[in-house]
Amino acid sequence: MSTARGARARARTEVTAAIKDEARRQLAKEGAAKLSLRAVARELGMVSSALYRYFPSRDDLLTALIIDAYDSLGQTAEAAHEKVADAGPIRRWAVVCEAVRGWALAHPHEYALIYGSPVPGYAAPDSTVPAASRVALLLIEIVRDAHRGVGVALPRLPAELKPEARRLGQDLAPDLPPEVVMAFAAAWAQLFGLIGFEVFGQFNRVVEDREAFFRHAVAQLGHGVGLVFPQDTGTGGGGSRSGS
Amino acid sequence: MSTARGARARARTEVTAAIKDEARRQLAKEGAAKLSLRAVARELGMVSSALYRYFPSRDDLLTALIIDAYDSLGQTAEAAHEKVADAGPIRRWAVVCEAVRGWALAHPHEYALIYGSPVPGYAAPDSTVPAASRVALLLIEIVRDAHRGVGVALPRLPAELKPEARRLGQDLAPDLPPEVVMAFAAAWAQLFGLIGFEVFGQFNRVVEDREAFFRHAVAQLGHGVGLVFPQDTGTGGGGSRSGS
DNA sequence: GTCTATAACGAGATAGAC
DNA sequence: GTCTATCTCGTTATAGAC
Repeated sequence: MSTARGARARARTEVTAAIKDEARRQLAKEGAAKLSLRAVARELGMVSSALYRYFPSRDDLLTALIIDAYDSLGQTAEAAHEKVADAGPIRRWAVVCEAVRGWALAHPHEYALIYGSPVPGYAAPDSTVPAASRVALLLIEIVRDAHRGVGVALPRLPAELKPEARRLGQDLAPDLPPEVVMAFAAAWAQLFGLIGFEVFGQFNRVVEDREAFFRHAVAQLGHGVGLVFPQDTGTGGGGSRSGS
Repeated sequence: MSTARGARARARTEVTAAIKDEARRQLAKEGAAKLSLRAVARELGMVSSALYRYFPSRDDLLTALIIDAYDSLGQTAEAAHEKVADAGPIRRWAVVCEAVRGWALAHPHEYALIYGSPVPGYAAPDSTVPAASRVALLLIEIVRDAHRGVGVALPRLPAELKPEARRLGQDLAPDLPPEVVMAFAAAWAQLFGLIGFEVFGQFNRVVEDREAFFRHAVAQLGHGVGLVFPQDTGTGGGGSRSGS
């Protein structure tokens, strides 16, 4: 990305961007399953064979769109986080979750591309993993901060899950106790359950004030991973809820 | 559906079933977006216009598949529940959630049809609502049982959510306190977050022992809606996992 | 009445020759 | 890079078989 690069290179990135823009437009109209190189080319006034100089196949174009979507989401979440970097973990958790929701609602088709049904006949390559991990890594960083020093009581892990938690913790956050790692993995999936239900219309005629609902649900999710208030006044009994 | 119905009626239901079976096969291979009446007819050795005697349009066929999927899932969940109808709410909650997961893993394409990305250009009509509600109604019935008599302490609802909870509770479970209703709505979405992540491959290379993970996560979900143990009697060892 | 088949429409995708 | 011939699709009108 040097500032002084040739006109060729600049033209290439411009065309690449135009292709992806048009592909995203088609994604919105017809869905990922019907994404067709030919249609993209036609809309751009190019010929389909010319597209292959930019993307070797339809699947590669799809992969690029997927990585872009993950990165766009990740960047949105990270930017939102930076604005409250000095706040406590609870607030940062809420802000990041709400940023993820906001992005999903603003980009429902790209959300469907990365968190919706798999595209028939397409398998995402490993090259999507780093971008796909950004939100999870950001969230677990917040959880790590929350657990630094203070040991929050979470429900004990069943023995069968201990090895799983250790394995997962090694990659993710070696300093976190296994029950926090597992609770985080669950919260991660559950966060996207909440968002997916909203984006995909499952809350239609069920939950109306979705913003308030999400705020509340996400706070509870945070409790589940040990994000409790140092002095928890207002919101009632937070973290460990299991005493009969 | 009288037992003594004419050959006409029998033939009609048989052809209808054959059409839906073939359509489901196409669903698995190409996805809902590419479901085509002509391809279904071709595969059945019929002519496309003949299909219109059974389904007035492609969207109506899709609607029938969606309702069938919801009903299949609902029936699976209800059947699993009946087998443990005498157990405590915690065990019943776990059994139903695991039945839902089992169905989803056994029918990933139908799961994608009802809980995945929306089909472009298709809007589900109201006639899908009853079938779509079965699992939620079953789950909230368990929560109601758990809360009968005993008042479990859940985090207080923020004031902004009170009206929402009351409105939702009126349809769903008028005897439940609003914070339980809201917690349940969240748990409902989160359950499908867990299942969706597994079915759609988001847990690949992340969570390996998914059965144990799900069991644990679902127990935590239950805690979130107030399913805590007095003493869990249930038949199997499904129960007490909430220490501290 | 109930069904299937033929034919056609307008729109769009696709493959291959040039 | 262009053009054309041949596919697909959803849907309808119509005619005839049972």
